[in-house]
Amino acid sequence: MTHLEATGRRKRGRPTQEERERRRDQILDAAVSLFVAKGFGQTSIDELAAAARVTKRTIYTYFGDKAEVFTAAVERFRVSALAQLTAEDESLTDVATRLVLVLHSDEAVGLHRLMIAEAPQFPRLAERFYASGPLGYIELLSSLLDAEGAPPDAAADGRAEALFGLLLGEPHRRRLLGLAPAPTPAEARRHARAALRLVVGEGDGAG
Amino acid sequence: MTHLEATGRRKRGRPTQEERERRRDQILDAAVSLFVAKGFGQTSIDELAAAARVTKRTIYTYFGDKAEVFTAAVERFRVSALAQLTAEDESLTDVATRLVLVLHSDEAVGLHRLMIAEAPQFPRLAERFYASGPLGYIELLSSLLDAEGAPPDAAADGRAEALFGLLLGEPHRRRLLGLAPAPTPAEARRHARAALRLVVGEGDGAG
DNA sequence: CTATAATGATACGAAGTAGTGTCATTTTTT
DNA sequence: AAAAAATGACACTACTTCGTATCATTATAG
Repeated sequence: MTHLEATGRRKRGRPTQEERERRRDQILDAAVSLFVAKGFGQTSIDELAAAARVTKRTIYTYFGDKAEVFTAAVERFRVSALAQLTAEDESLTDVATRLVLVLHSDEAVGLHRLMIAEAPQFPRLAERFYASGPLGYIELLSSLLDAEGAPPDAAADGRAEALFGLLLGEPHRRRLLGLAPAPTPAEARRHARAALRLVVGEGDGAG
Repeated sequence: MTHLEATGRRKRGRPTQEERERRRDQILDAAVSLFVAKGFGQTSIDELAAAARVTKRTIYTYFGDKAEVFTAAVERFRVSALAQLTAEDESLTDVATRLVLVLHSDEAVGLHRLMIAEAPQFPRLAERFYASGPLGYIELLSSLLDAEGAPPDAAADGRAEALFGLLLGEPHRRRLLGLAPAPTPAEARRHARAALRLVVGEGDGAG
């Protein structure tokens, strides 16, 4: 609608509320991409500005700080992943498969790696990340396991945690180290079923 | 033996072979400590020199490069951990418990985190790290599981990998994110037994 | 219409850092 | 005894980077 949209020239002037949000996302998109590719410390604000097609000045008006760009990027991913999680209602196998796929995606692995790398610098963010990431998924699995009518083990509390650990497992570690590509849907499903077999036993025909 | 050893003054002059090794270790000790505490990028050579009680010049004669200091530190840990691994002969429960303890130690977790953080910059090192770290442990577990006379599952190949993943599990992830202290020996043992129970079944009285 | 917020462009300051050069000094090596 | 190797001390260069300042320009808000 703005009369310069078709041209390559970028307009300057007071932006509308919607444009501000778009621009914010634009900056964070570039930030995630660069941080994941090169790391937080190795990414300069100038690079980020160039990648986001924005000037450095703009970044500092949106985020006061380089660290704040980082926390904002992680926070955005965090809340979006949480929202995506809580609005689901499938079978256990399906949920497990989807979890494997999502958690091994480039974005999730990249941010996970980033969070591990920068955890000493951002301890509070690391806490939030873990609480609404892994912990949230474990709680979901736990409720699903209860609903599935699991045998009343003495160590029933740790089963969801073990299941989550199995769903990630070594493939996820290899991904964190950059040693493997993301799994295909078929591989993810196979992996999920193997993990479930180990935790809930042989019979789970809900696939 | 050197005639200035008692005084605080450090000598200068051509060092003996043994002294060179000691000094090299001294530098790498400081490097590991600093890298783990502050990260690779956030540690300057000057800091490292001060911490190792050595001048910057010396660091550059031993290692030509800052990156080479990093690879040397990881390599030293890598081979020492591998040597420590291959010279053992215990019961499955004992090995699992020791694995839990070792892999959750400050040094192991710190280097693991460091390796994840810098993997994009040092891909070949990451490969070696994984091959002689996790992969080595998995092979060890696999041979022990075979010796233990495991049921001839169709998915017998993945059991050692699953066991290893369970031995680390969420506690290890929390450690990577700086959210938990190292486990006590009792906790490690309990964790190891729970993991074994899940993988090899109920009966494992070898504790 | 008027005031205002935001941006592009660009330069700049301050600080930190990797890596090198120099040189005297001391100890090992031969 | 003489040569060589290595170190401490320290300055120094070249470069990068964060964050700020300036200022004209333009579109939105009221």
